[in-house]
Amino acid sequence: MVTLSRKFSTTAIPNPSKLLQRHLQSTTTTHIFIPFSQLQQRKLFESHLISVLHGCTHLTQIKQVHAHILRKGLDQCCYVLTKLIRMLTKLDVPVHSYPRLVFHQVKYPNPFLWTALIRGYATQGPFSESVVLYNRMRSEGTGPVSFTFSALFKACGAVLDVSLGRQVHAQTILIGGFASDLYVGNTMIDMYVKCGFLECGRKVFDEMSERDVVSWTELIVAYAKCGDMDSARELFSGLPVKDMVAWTAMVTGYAQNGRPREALDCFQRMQDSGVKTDEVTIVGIISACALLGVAKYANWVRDVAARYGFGPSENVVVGSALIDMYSKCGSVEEAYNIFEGMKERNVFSYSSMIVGFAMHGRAQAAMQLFHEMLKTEIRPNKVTFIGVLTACSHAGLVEQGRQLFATMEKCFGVARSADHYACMVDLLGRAGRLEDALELIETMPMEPHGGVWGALLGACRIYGNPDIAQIAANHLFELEPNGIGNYILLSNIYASARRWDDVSRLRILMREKGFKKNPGCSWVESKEGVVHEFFAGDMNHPQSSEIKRALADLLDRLKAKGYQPNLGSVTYDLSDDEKKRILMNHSEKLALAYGLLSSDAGCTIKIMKNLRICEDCHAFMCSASQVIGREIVVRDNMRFHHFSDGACSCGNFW
DNA sequence: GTAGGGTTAG
Repeated sequence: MVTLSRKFSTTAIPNPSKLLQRHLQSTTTTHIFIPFSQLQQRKLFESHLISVLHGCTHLTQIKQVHAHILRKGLDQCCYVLTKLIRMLTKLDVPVHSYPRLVFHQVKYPNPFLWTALIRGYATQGPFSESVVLYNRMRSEGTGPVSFTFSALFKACGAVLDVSLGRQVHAQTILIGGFASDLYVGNTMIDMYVKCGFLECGRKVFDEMSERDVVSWTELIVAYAKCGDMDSARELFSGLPVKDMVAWTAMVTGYAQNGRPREALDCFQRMQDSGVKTDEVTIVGIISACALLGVAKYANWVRDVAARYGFGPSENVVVGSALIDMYSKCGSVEEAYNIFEGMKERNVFSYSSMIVGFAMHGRAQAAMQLFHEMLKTEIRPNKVTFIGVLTACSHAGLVEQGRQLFATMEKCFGVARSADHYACMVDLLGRAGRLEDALELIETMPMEPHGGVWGALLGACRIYGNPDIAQIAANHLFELEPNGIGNYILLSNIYASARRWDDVSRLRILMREKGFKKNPGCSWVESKEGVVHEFFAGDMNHPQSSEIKRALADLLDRLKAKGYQPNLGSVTYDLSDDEKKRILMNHSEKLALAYGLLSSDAGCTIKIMKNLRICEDCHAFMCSASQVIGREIVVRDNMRFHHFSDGACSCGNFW
């Protein structure tokens, strides 16, 4: 662990006369005896060099300016050399090479030159070197400036070392009151927040004598990141001057916390207040629309982005967000159009597209794109592998999935996480290899999380295995004590196995815990773009009698084609007639009937649902797609099902 | 010198 030198923790003030002497030497070594008028000229020349350096975009340019600096005898001029080092590190020249060399050629570096180097390490790492340099700077009698502390906080934030951060904090107070400096305060807030000590960041904020919009925004983002949008909103409302970045932080915060309507409201207010919009704001509202999953909003936001000049071909981040949004709004084709039209692609664009294909059951397309990606210089990351493993899983490609899982670390340098194990459990489980899946969990090198056991429980539902289900569920009850879905899933598995005693035992347990079943809800967009919502057994819709009639007609036609209600999907021990009635009242069937009434012939009917689609509704949709000759897309809480011509894209695995 | 962005499995 790196610490600040102990001897500076209390008595840190160096000998001033020595410091002054060094300072004079270091800033004016080459022209200390130059007459005043020439000195003025020299200063002008130095300023000129600074602006030239500022405009440099390539290393070769900087080298030319450096050669010029040396020719003019400014090899000891800290002012110019500081800028030189800053530009070098800005261009990602490794700080240990050229910048460090420049630094070592100066006999008496001033605090700014030291800080340029410290900052270089704070940006590139190794971060501990920043502290080592700081200690050396102090031991050589040079006092810090406010920039020095900003750089040190940056380094502490990068290594998430709050104890070191606290030592630096103490130094800002001990040495000349740096703690009251605005920038020092801001970087300190950032450091505490990055290290996960939000309250400490808040305390710094509360105690700052001067704050600016950056201080506020840092905290707003921190609250949003930990899901506390109420505190974020409260701070934001007290922010005197709200700029584009602060507004965007709010919009994005709502989107990241799954509150799309508030994100869009916030965007509206942002526009009303006359603040500009840039591509970052656009990305925020795109993710909000992805959460809504409604085509109308998807097209609206795409137009907004285009109006501001941030289309998918101009900006790779906007493009990747649009790919994700269209996938989540049910249009994987549109997502692929975006992908194809992008000038620049990166691992996000590829991964979003691969995940999109996987979500829609297009396993072959996902695998093909993965192999196309491998031909480029873009390397897959952990999310890419989640995408391809999920694709394999949904298509039953067990061997391909196992191969990828086996080689991801060795061949692609992507470490296997618990999430990847969850994908493998899902893969084996869906293929019916429940024991293999259980064995894989038992040999995991890390603790299995809820996703891993959840995948096994899901597989037990497909294959009706209440015994392994019980093992998985027991782990889940411990890991996710408030996860009502796990109780319901286990109860359904028991019900399918007609173990009614276990069903009622669980039901009592759930009642004791105060759980209430989340009501099933589906929604469908009418051709006017209005979203209609249906709950199970819901007869509140103005056209409810027409809906009921349409559903009864459809049922008759399906029965004629051989559809039989799947009574096992009802988890109550009721009469068969009662079960049939309950099944016909499932919200997605009501939504389908309304979709039929309210859309043009030939159009795809898109339904969204808050829970997982049940087996009976799945079979119903399959059959309906054939009888009515139309594609039906259902997005449940897990994935997309494309029903067409009597079959589903999920291949009956979900 | 400081603040806001895209992909994640049951």
